[in-house]
Amino acid sequence: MSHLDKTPSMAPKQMRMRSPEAKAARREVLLEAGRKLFLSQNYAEIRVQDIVKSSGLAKGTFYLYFQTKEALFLGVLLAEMQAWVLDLAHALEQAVRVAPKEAEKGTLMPAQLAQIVVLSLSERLLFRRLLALLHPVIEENLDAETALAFKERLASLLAPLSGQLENCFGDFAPGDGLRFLLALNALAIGLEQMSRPTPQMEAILAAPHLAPLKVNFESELTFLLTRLLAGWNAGDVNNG
Amino acid sequence: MSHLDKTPSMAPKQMRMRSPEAKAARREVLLEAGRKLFLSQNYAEIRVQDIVKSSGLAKGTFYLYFQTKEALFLGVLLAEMQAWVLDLAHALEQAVRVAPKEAEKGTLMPAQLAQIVVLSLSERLLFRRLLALLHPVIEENLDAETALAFKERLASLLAPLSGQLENCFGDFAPGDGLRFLLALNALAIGLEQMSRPTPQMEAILAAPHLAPLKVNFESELTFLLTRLLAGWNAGDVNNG
Amino acid sequence: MSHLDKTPSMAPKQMRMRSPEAKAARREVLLEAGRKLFLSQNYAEIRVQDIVKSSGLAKGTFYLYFQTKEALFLGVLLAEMQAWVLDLAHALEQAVRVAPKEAEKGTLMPAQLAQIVVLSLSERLLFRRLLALLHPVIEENLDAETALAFKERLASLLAPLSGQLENCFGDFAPGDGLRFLLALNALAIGLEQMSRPTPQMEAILAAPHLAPLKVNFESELTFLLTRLLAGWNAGDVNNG
Amino acid sequence: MSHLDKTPSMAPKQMRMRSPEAKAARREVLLEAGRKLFLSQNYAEIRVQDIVKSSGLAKGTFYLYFQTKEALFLGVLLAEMQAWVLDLAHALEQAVRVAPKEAEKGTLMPAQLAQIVVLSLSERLLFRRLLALLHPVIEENLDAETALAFKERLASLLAPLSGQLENCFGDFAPGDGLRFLLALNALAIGLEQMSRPTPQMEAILAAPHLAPLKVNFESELTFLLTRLLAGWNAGDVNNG
DNA sequence: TATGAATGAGAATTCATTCAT
DNA sequence: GATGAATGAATTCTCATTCAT
Repeated sequence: MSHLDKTPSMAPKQMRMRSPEAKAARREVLLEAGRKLFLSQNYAEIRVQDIVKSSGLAKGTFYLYFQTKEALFLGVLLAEMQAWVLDLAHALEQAVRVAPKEAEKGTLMPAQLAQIVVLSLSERLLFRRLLALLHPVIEENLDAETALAFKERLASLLAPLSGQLENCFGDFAPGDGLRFLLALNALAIGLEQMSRPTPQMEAILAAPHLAPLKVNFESELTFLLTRLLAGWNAGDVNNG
Repeated sequence: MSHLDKTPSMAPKQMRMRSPEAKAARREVLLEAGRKLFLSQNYAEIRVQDIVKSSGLAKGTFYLYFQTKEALFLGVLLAEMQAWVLDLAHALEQAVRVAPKEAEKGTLMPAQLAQIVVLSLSERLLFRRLLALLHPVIEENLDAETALAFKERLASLLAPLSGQLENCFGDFAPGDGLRFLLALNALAIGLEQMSRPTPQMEAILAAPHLAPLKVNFESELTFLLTRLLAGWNAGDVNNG
Repeated sequence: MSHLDKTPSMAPKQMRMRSPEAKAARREVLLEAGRKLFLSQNYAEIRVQDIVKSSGLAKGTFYLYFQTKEALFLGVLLAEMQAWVLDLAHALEQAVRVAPKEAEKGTLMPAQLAQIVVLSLSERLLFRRLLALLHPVIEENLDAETALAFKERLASLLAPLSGQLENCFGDFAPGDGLRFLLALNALAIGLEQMSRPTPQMEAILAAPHLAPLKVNFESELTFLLTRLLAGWNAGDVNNG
Repeated sequence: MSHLDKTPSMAPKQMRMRSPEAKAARREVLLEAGRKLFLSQNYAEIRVQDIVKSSGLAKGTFYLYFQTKEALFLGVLLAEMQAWVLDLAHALEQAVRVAPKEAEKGTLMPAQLAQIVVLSLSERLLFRRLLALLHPVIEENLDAETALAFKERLASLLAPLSGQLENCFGDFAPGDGLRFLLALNALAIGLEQMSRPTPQMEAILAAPHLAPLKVNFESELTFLLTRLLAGWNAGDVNNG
């Protein structure tokens, strides 16, 4: 009779999460499941069903912790971003501490700053892929409250980093830190997409005459950030 | 069986397009319908059904001219890109002709080149949106042959433009024209996504404290391209 | 995206079947709907949509209970077969009890056995039609596990009946019971197809000169089984 | 441009078939294409498009020679049947000529007749598969005229063979030849289906405990025909 | 006659989300 | 809080047949 009928059997009920800590822990379990799944599949291939299965929870429980599937991945993105911001802030601090001799006000050269930034992103594949999904997919399906909370969180995360950047790089005026971060976001999104072809495209781009269309995320981002920073104040010169 | 109890409909049958020209014309009708629809909806919302309805053709006829929905939009993108390349090439030619006094070999300043490029994109909203869709959506669903043909077409379209750019901008070495175009692609993709929020996001970003997260495609691209070009050869200096 | 602008319908939601009994009952509701529909239409004409509509359930609910449309009809077939096996076993038992004088070990004559078998099938039109569909249609679209479960179920259903047949008919050696059942299956499939012409064919076969091509399921099966049983051990004679 | 558009190119026009011979030849080309395709695929997988492609003709041309796809396969079946009838008639003639000593009126034993019949079918796989398709598929989609023509042709093909059978087998009374052929048809249809499992089913039936459910067409048909013929007149005895 | 462009019905299945238990 | 059964919208592409050329 086993497979002639499909009816699923009962699963053991999970403990009730009463304390805030316990709830946060369960939320983290779901985030981690989403993270894990996203490492081996496309976003569109991941089903809520898979996430809960991988978490050992029930479908309904998912919606006790996240409003939608997108809200979960927004959570993953936020955590990744926070980690990245921390990383980058730390790396910047280190770099400035090491290099204060070059200038009175500890300042980095374009290539140095670019390198630090690229390094902070180079191992964060999950973050980059999620970033490229943020606008076209994730933000598409968010309730107003979650969206607002996200943007505020984002702003509060980027503000100190922006300030730090402005201190690290001599050509940055107030506001330029954030502007740089937004440019970085744009470049990361675009380069991430361009540098991650489908297997089919990869095969096609292997042909010598098409190879120039291939893009390497790290090297290209390094190149572009370096130039961008080097010319950061050039506009004034040309316009003036 | 299903095919057999079919009652012929009363809808007016369309003309048979037998000559290559007539077929190309009909293909163009479908492309145009896709273009029109894409102007007022998201890609995901557009159904093949809508395209054929808008063309006055039958569903099956669509598949006589395109393998998939994605193939049609690839066609639209290609046409848009061709038009853009022509535009830009022409604008560059004009600009160089006007500005030959500055240098023997007519050369543009970073801000000039940036402005020309941004101008060529600023009215091409369709092109920009399609570009942002190319990697995550369109290329995802293409057969190998179409994908190859597309990339080759792309390469052949970009090659002369790359050369022209190398002639227009003094700091460009051989190969830099294409590199610049790929960077432009990355920036355009990223900025396009960031600058086109959902209505909901738009409302949220209207709050003063979140306004800095807003991005304007043209002004930001102008800013970034100008700096990028200004610093184009900076890397060598810093690394040397 | 499509999933998100979904407006909940006003249709009455069905009760949640949480206990195994309740689930089995709902499964039976779907089986019964399939049965009913199959009585008045061809298999190919039946849509899952019709089955759920007739059950008052939603489309997705169907797939909670059956993997595919074929799996449902396999379930119907299995139930029919079980009922038939029971019927036949019972009829054989009755017949043997009545006729013990003829032989010490109660044994049936070919015509008697044939008649009992044909009788058991004669009112089971649904079963016969499904049997004729099993190989060309139903088994075509089954996952491996369901297929295996089905065959094992089949084997376990036929084994005791085979044994009983071997006891009922003097000429049957061990193994002949199953062999007879498989022959019966072949004959039933073939005769069922031949005896159920389309209305068009029926009209054509009404012509006197074509009438001999008409086949009556019961009479022909009776005739053939009787002869087959009568000659069951003949092979040995001829070969010997 | 090659694969970015799908538009097919012109093919050279075929010669017009004016003479009846030429038309018959083209008809035969189509039949042969259908035959060839059917050898390597399921009926349902064969598209008219494939048949014409394999014939080097255009789609429309197909419908100049056959009313429907089914009509073509009916044609194939008819040709196969004619060949089979010829084969069998010839084999019977041979057998009777060789064996006249046994009986005054040259007569075959059940096992002999069975063997001859099975032999005539054993290499005719195409014929057997088509036979099993005749009722459920082919006859389903025939216009009245074609259906009538088919049945008359069938009757005229079987009539002489029936007579011949009645002469070859002592127990056959007038009418029994056709009756036997119809029984043979039923058995062939059923056994053909049962003996040709899907690859999946084949794997499943490889398990020792399920092996008894496997059926071998030739051996089983031989067994059954032999017994059937041996008991052919038994009914009278039992009923009398 | 031959061609091949045009037609359009047709249906199974998935899966995010809800909500009765 | 947790569960998982129920919901139902949503959409591509195929392919036999027709018929204008």
